[in-house]
Amino acid sequence: MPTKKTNSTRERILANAEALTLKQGFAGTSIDKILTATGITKGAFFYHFKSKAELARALVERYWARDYQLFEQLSERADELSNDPLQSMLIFLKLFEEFIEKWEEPPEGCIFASYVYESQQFDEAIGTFIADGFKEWKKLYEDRIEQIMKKYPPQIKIDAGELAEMIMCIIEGGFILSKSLQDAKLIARSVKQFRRYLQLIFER
Amino acid sequence: MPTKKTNSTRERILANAEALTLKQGFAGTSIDKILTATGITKGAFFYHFKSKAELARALVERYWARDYQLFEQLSERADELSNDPLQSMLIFLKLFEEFIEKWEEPPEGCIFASYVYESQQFDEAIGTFIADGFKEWKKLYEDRIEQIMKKYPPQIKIDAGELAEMIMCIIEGGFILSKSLQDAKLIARSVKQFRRYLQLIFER
DNA sequence: TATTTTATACCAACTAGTCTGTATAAAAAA
DNA sequence: TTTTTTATACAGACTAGTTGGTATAAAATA
Repeated sequence: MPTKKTNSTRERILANAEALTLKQGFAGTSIDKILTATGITKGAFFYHFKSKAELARALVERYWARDYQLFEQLSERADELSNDPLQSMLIFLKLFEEFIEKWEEPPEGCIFASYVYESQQFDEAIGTFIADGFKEWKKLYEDRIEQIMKKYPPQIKIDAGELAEMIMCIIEGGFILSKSLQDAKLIARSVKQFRRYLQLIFER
Repeated sequence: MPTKKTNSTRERILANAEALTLKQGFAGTSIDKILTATGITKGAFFYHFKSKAELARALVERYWARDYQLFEQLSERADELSNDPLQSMLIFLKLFEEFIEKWEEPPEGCIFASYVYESQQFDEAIGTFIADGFKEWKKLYEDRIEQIMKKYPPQIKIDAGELAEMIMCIIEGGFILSKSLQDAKLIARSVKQFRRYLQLIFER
């Protein structure tokens, strides 16, 4: 069936393009390299994407969708395991750590981060999309932390937004260090530290 | 004998190449773009660098030297202000936050991080150089934290290496979020959170 | 003058994107 | 049912422009 093949080819292009982009950058990933990796020709590529810029857009959208899905999945599971906002957040972080610890190889990286370091290669819309993604991501953490603060007023002055930014920094920076040092578990260790921080702030 | 003009041209090339690389990636920064930005021609460029790969090497080495120098500078100043390892570390972090808060514009970014997301563009030696840089950087923090631990044995189990990794993640991730969200102060806020964490661990 | 530094012209390989053509299967017409 | 038409999904040659790099000569500078 042509429809099925379309989707699988398109998906294969995206998967290969993402892997290559995380290793060589987007500008450094020529369409020819994607063709070779995927085992197709130009005709196929330009049938599915009208330009390399459109591929760029599809890549970030795909990445964000997957990332968001993972967050929601772990988030729902954490809520299943505890009704308490603090415990649920701690469980959520633990689930995330376990998710990372399963990896044997260092992570390929974050497409958002990759794009940010090549931002001028892309049109403004993509930059906005990424910034909006980061803002939404921040909000997800922020909401959880605010709920904790309502139930467990902290002794020290704490800003939910700043804590949300902190965990995001840890994850994004974790990708970089993990890749460079070839250490698959590094992110999990740093997320664990953040979890400890939350415990010190809120647990009495 | 390198004359004044040599050094200044070479340095101008490096400065422009760094700025361009942080915006477009290294592969996305053609030599022609560097020439235009610097206001020179190919002859001048290839007199100073025998290839683009050599420019890449010079860029990371320069970046690391500057970064290391900054660390030492703030470190020495912090030691001047306090002999106590904990206070000195807290001061060091505060000095770093103030250094960042002075910036009006979001930072251009970290050349190491930029390279990591294009690692396959570079030869192995550069990858090793960056990983070694990260390891040295980690050691600088680790040593400080171990000194604190000796004087102030923490109640909870704490690993100096993990804390060192954490602050590095925060800074590297901070660059990414700061660039994307166009928020110059974001890194300082996240470093402040790390400082609070240290206080919660060691101060009582 | 002798050396260092820069400009100009050029090349071969590679770049994104276009073009024409083709195999196949579904839909329409006979 | 059989034939014709159309839409889908791809192949691969081709183009105009860009890339890193070179050869050589002209300026600066010492």
